[in-house]
Amino acid sequence: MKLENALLSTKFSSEVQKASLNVLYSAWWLKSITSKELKDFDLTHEQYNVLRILKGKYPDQLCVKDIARRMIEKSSNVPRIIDRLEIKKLVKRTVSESDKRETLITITKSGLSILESSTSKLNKLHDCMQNLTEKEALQLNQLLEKMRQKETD
Amino acid sequence: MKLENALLSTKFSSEVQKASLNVLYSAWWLKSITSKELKDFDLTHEQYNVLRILKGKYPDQLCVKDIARRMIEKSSNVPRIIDRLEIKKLVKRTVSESDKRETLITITKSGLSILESSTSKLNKLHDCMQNLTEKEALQLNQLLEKMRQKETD
DNA sequence: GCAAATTAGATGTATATACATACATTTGTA
DNA sequence: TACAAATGTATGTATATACATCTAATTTGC
Repeated sequence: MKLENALLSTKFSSEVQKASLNVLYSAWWLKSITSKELKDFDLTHEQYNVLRILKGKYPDQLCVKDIARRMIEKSSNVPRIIDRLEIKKLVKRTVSESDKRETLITITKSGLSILESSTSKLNKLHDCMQNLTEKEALQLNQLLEKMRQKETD
Repeated sequence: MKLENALLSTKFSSEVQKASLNVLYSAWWLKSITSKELKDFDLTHEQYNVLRILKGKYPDQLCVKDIARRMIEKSSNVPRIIDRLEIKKLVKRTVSESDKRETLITITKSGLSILESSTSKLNKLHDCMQNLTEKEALQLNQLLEKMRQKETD
């Protein structure tokens, strides 16, 4: 869908300004289609993201800070997301021996299993909406990174 | 910043999957830099968005549903955002005469004035981060719209 | 060696998101 | 005209976001 139709507006001061709105709208669109799938697994987007990060290091543990650094949305309140996951027994908390301030998080068997089935469902969705070629996706990645250029690297 | 550095991860199954994460991260990045500016005006991103929509039609009024249709994030709870704006006297509610179910929203002088100063501040920020040329922004817009192609138009 | 500064995580608060439900008004139809 | 269905908005609930503050543990600097 064209942005003009999505926002019922045709007044954009420039392509650059339109691109900002387009990025914001696209992110909302992506989140809303994936959230719908995750709902079947009683997972929120953020909970899924934490499980995915933990699996990336499995069977190693990660402390809260290390998870936070890998989150897409850096302002996420990781301890609280872990609270929900812990209640569902998808992760386990332990106090670090080497530094008792740190809480180490481990993904459980149950967490791994729910992550696997939800990821497979998301991948299927992904295959259905494979509108971009790999080359176009590469170009999109380059343009987004150019947009964020000023960011301190 | 490269996505790899932003997420401390190099494992992406494809450029297409990476593009999804990149769109999500870019949206978070955009929101966080603009929110910082809006804070000086005691406005949230969503409150600013509603004021901008109302100004687009000023001096005409818009009902809640028409505002909701123009929001970037369609799932926004517009009545509640209007609650906050009304408390700050930036908008006014009136019941529609033609259809008493509808609430018509008008932006006040004070609302227009705060929108003007905040927009000017955001534009300045925008000028500073003009990393994309108009041509590149156009290309970015086209790629994002292609990504969302499957959406019912 | 110990106080001050720093760091890690938990917790509190206001608002937003996502979605369900309630309530009033309007519309469509028998 | 009566009444069911649809529509527009408000409200309720759980979780997330954004940010501030608090506590405990560790590091540092004298």
